[in-house]
Amino acid sequence: MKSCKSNNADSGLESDMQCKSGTGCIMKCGSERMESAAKRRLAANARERRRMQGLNTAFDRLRKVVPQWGQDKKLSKYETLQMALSYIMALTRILAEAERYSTERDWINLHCEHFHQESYHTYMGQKMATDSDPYAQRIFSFQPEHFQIAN
DNA sequence: TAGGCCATCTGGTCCT
DNA sequence: AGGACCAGATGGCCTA
Repeated sequence: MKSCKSNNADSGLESDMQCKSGTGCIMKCGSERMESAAKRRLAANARERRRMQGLNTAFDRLRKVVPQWGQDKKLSKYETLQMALSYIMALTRILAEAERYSTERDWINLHCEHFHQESYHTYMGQKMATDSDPYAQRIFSFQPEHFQIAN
């Protein structure tokens, strides 16, 4: 994978080199400097790799809590962010709506009417048959468009 | 084979 | 000075 760019990590370093060891040390000091620059570059690469791995771990954790219908293909990073945005907005709407109703029961009745014992089982039976259904349809009465990727 | 997505390298900038 | 963060470049892998 790797970039085929030439390694110029040491570029610009020679000019500021002040060698105090007299003639013959230029090559030695130069190569030492190059060596040290190369080491620093490698260390920086490793840090960057770890940083990106941490970022990817965070993306994986985000993917786990964000709705994702169809488990066959994981969301890309961009899609994950857009989905998280939509999801948060949808949850915010739910909270705002809940505040409009005086009691929790009123709110639950509003959203969960179709979750009566019988229809619930029928519903779940149907849903289990098709795993491509939006996660959103399983919670309360939200429609898929509420979780479409935001633009 | 083109396009999307990703990992990695790299140099620049900012911060501590 | 060294580390963190960022964006650009590049090449590999996968899918339509």
